[in-house]
Amino acid sequence: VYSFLPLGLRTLNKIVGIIREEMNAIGGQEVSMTALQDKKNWEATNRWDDAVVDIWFKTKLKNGTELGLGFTHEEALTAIMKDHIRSFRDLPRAVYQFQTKFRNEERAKSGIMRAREFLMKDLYSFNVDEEAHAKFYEQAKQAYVNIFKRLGLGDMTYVTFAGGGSFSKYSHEFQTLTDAGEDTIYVHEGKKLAVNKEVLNDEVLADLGIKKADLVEKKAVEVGNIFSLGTKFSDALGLVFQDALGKNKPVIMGSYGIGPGRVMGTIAEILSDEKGLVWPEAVAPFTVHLILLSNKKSVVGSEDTVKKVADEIYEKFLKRGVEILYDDRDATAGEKFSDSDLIGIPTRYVVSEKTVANGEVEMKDRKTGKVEMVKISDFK
RNA sequence: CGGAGCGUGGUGUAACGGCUAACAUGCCUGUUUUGGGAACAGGUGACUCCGGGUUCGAAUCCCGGCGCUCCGACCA
Repeated sequence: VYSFLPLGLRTLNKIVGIIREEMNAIGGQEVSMTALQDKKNWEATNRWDDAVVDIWFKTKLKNGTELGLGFTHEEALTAIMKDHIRSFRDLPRAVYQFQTKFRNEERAKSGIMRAREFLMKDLYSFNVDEEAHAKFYEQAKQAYVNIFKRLGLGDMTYVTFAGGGSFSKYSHEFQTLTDAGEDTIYVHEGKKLAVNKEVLNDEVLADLGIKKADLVEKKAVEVGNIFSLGTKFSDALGLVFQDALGKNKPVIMGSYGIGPGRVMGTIAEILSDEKGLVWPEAVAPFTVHLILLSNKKSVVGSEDTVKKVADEIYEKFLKRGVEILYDDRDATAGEKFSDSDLIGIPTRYVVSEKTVANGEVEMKDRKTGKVEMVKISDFK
């Protein structure tokens, strides 16, 4: 398990923010459910037994009542929705949350990419029939494509056909190419899609209209997964609605997950270089890293003009609402540069005696290393 | 679940069964220094994971426990 420290938490929250925007854009409503799970609901779907689900963390109340720490929330939300869905007029619904999941994996690995406690965005859809569900499923798939594009992973992330479990023929995984991943997928560059090794067979190839010869084997990490659930949960828990003719019908459901922590690990894995992290601006903990190199010790109240210039630039960025990290430590230039590279904030500004003498500030791009001089008077 | 390895100052490591457990780094004081992880000097910091055993003597060997890492299997 991992603790997120200040810089890492900012990045995690950026990722959460992007996912939230895209979920809201397809009509998602955010909720927050409890991690403590009621045994009754899970017995109804036959997922309480440790022999069936072997990743449960279970615990007990003082009075002996058994509880589980949720590893997903289909049961919990379906139970809630029974109070809110009566009629076809109550549909469709799409409900999501960012919530801590617990999975007692026999072997956690790869740092934050696979931990026993992790944050997950899980959205669940509720529709009147398969047709309405299929339409929403496509919207959700597109939202996922948008998310990974905004996160800077668009080019190396593939919609991947995977097993649908007992619910449907296929599910769709979003697989990002990296040797740090645990999955093996077969990529079809021309169609910009992939097939998980687990389901690669002649039938799948025929369904997708592709030839095996056009596929290339790659290592990848599963950053998202969307499922059609059919009526498995609504049948088991009795989530029904009355249609226009007054007839009871089970709600058609889907579930859609993304692990923000795993996404964060994937971005770090793919975009870093030998000097450290290289965050895309969309998820960087700060947009700007301002470094003060002063020849004098930064004593409060000193007449250090270089520091004054840096302080003013800092204030100006703050006023404009730019997220800026100001390194005014009394450390050597080399140490500050190294730390800056390591942290990976997209743009670095350096204010020093040398630059101030020319009325300038140095601007350096973390990703390209490109350096430009900017007039101090240009800072608004 | 199968296999392998490891627990020593805050961190990373070293130490044949034998001297006061060493080195680097960090941290603290002072001087000095400031465009790519500075220099010098002084200082701080460890019941060697826990319990037992063998031995004149254990960080080191043996047994048990706890914890961690890695490989594989598993991962609706």
